[in-house]
Amino acid sequence: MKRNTWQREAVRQALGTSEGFVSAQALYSALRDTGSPIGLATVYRALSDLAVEGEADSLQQEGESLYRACTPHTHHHHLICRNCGLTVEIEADAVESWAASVAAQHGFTQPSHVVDVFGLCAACSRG
Amino acid sequence: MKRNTWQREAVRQALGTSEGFVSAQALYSALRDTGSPIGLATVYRALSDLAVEGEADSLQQEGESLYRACTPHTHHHHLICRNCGLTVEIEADAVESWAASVAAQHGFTQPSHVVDVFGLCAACSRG
DNA sequence: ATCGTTCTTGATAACGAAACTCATTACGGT
DNA sequence: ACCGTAATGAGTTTCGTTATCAAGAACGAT
Repeated sequence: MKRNTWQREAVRQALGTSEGFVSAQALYSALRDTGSPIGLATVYRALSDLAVEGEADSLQQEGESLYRACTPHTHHHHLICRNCGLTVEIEADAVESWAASVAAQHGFTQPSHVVDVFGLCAACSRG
Repeated sequence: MKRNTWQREAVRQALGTSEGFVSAQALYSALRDTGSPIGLATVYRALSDLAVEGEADSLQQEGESLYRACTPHTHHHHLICRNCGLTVEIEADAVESWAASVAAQHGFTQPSHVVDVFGLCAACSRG
């Protein structure tokens, strides 16, 4: 059975108010800074659960997992600023079908894919 | 100045004879199994260098870096078997231009991207 | 070939992210 | 309110990777 605890809700909220992707440890620090007595392991567990349930996106960068709140249960990709972490959700229907067909061409089944675009956002480009 | 040592060459060769992506530690074990007295730190450094120079691709999976030899200095992507690690290099001109245009549409400059397709290869699909 | 400089190596320590442990807490159905 | 059980969290452990630094090796000059 899945239970609703204030800790999970705190993680959900903290994630929702964060700009761009954040690490589990950063989110943990942010929560502790607000006075929350939440534990680090709980933040890891909550983020992992949210990612599995589709309420958060995760990506691996430099050996750590980063998370970001997203529209639940929709498949999409991200355009991420290398400098400030600004993230834009993008749709990529063309890429979806391309990935599926490439996999099929080589006899691969159960295809999934990782597609992320990095760059410098308009603001950081000016800086 | 960059120097040529037998250790770097050993890593290059070991990477070249490996199928699919391998971890630094796996490559280190393979080298030690052949009797080479190479050090772990050296394998990490050599792989990192090869990746920077474009002689190897790297990707992050489950918190560890995996490497694979590839045609030098060409940009391409991979179709990777989740089960056995078999890797196929794929070209994706359509994706290249798509990534560039999406970035431009949102005011992003200096775009780069991560595109990898995972699945089960024909052999593993039968299993 | 020898020297001297400077880069590379490698055993080990240090580091950080994440998983695990398990006694305690507290959610939710009754 | 009670109880079974999932969730919590402080501490510990694991694991991949990087830093340290003395000893060794490669390259250019002689």
